[in-house]
Amino acid sequence: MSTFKFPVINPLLHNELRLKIMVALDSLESADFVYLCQITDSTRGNLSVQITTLKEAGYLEVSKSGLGRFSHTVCRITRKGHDALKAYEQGLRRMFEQRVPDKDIVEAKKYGQ
Amino acid sequence: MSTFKFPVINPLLHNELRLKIMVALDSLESADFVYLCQITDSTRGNLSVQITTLKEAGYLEVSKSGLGRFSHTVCRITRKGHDALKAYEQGLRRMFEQRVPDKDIVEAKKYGQ
DNA sequence: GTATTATGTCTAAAAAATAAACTTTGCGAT
DNA sequence: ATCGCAAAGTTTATTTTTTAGACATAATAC
Repeated sequence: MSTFKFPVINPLLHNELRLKIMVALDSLESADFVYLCQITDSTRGNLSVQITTLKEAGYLEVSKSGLGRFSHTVCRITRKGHDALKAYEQGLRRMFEQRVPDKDIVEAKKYGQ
Repeated sequence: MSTFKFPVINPLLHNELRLKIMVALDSLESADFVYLCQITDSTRGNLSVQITTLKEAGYLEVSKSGLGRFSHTVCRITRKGHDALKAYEQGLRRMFEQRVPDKDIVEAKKYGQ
């Protein structure tokens, strides 16, 4: 039997907006909601949902102050988030370098030795 | 105004199964349905749908012979598909290298010269 | 004090992913 | 020969995810 396997892809990071958020925060001390909205070119609704998703995964630390017009939300990446991002990056790099074995080879292994 | 932009991510390729199919076919002359099903570790239903999606995008060439038990489906990547895959790879590489400008800098640009 | 605007959240609609049920037909046992 | 089983795909229905638009809140301008 073949031992071939594709790299594992973290589904939480395999989403355009969530990836942008993480990449941005990984290169900045912190960023607020409004700025993230600008640079990711997303709607506020979508951004809000994805920040919550990432926070619940433990990838982000979110601090909110105020309410209404004066509210301010600041995000920061966590160690866990940073590590997950690096692992995701490595997984994709390996994916792109992947050389998939020929069917013959796999089948040979299947019955072979 | 800031000129900062994240790379564009091709949504057709930004899906785990479709990406696996493309990576596999990019490193093989061709592969049949059954083999793709094995190496991608997917269900036949999902694989069928995604192959059709990629074919309709012009990324794959699919030849089918027979019907029922004796049917045989062989896939091959097209030039267009190969190019799209490389572009996707480059986009992601740039994404990971991305250094997002500070808000201050962006705002400075916003009003600055 | 009323209107307006900025910052977020909630929720409903659209899109996508996935798997389960179905179809077709060759092959083997009886 | 025929009955049932299995293999190869496809279709469709369900679930999940993504997305955006309506809503809420409160500060500021008038």
